[in-house]
Amino acid sequence: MVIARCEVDYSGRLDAHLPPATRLLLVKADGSVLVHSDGGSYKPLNWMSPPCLLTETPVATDGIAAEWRVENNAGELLRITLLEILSDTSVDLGTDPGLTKDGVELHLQRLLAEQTDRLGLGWRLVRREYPTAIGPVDILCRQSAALAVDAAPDEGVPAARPTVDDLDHVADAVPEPEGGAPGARHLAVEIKRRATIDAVEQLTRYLDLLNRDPFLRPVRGTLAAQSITPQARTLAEDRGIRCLVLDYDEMRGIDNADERLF
Amino acid sequence: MVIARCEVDYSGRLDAHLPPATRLLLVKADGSVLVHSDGGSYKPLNWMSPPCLLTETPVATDGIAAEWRVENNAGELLRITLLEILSDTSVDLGTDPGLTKDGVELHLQRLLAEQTDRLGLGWRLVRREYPTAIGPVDILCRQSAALAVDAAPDEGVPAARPTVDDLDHVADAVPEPEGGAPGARHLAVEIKRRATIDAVEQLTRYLDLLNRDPFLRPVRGTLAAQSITPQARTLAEDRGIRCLVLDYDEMRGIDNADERLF
DNA sequence: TCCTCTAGCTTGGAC
DNA sequence: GTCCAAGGTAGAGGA
Repeated sequence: MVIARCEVDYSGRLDAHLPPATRLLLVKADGSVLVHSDGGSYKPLNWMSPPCLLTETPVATDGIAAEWRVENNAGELLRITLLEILSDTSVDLGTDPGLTKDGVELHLQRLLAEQTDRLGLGWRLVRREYPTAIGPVDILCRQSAALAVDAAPDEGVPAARPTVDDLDHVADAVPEPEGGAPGARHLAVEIKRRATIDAVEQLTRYLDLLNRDPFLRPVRGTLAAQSITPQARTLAEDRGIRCLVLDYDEMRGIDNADERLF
Repeated sequence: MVIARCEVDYSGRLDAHLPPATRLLLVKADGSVLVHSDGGSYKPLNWMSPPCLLTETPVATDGIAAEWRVENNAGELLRITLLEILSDTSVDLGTDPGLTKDGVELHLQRLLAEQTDRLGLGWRLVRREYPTAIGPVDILCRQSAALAVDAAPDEGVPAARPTVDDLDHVADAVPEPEGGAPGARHLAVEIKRRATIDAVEQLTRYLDLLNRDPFLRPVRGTLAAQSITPQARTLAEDRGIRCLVLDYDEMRGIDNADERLF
């Protein structure tokens, strides 16, 4: 960990230059180097990721304390000219036990898989991460037309909860395809924390593919997210894809309430 | 800049926890905090970006040296429990003169705009960053059918240079749309360093839009990149989008050669 | 402000 | 290895 007035040049995926200034140079145990200024973001001004090799060449030239060359095996080079070293400390931190995370897309997926009534009446989970040739669909649900009508009164779903138009799901008269499972329809759900146009494109690709399968079609799509950009919503609705805004806290609360009940 | 055995909890967009271990804590001038371990990448294990507020509450409890709370106005909280402080230094670095970069997508765009013969015979630059309702198209070119045929022998283009099939561009008999500029066609070019499926979707959206303009259509598409993933290539070709692999060094070399000639 | 797109993205997982 | 998808993506730039 060095604080020094320095000049930095990176040459690799692009070329970048830092004029002389006082900066913090972090050399990690694996030889990787970070060049930080006293502001900006968590991203260094310049860096070299491991695996890489740091070589120090002391320089006799006036006004230059030393020169570091940090290279990796892809031919990228970070050259640091140390003009004046203000501080140089070294500590052994040991290996870190690591970070545990909670609350990302996966958690939303699990919750929604347990709360399929949010998707409309009569939908039952087929599986999460339903595999296709172009990747897994987050959630695939199935609805038997007969079941849906019968089941609706018994579902015990609070009328206010579902955000999409249930009646539309139930009442739509979709012709049965030949070869398809009689009376069955499917729903592919794409889940995002923030849904942008990309999410709509992704779901569209899945729907195109799934609707080629006579045992699945007709397959509808729902885009479920904590937030949906207006453009994504417009594109989705233009393609007949439903939008469902998820309230993470509410879903988690219901999940906890369920746990308390059983 | 503190080195300490510490425990860290982040609560905000997700929840994350770091068990007790010795780590480097960087507090920048703007109050932002980075928690680094002695390895991994340039990304901290945990952090809080500016603008945020750091408050330190000294704790009398045995085995706890202090507690930091770093909050931002979005309600995110980073809580750091300092169990043992091994080092605590402070330096004023001043403001950084900043980083200069060169060689990213913008540079590829400029070079290709000067070397439109790589796109096929007869294409002339209309403009870079051609504005549309859904964002700027990297490069838009124009080809007068008459000009293209007349101009071909005079272009002085080395036969080996263009990577796409020129004859295809010139010889295709595309019917003139009513209301379109007579004899003109356009080419929309999407440039990427690495082209994935996303790039194809992006270009497809542009093409859909541009082809609604009677003064532009017919508009073709070319995906130009230093590398193109196989899936992107397949999807692009399936949609009639040409793929062009760019050699950055070669393009830069030709650029330099041009400079030497004039 | 929101939304878009780029990034030396990084990183993890599947194949 | 290559490719895809997610990220507390961050950050710049334009409407």
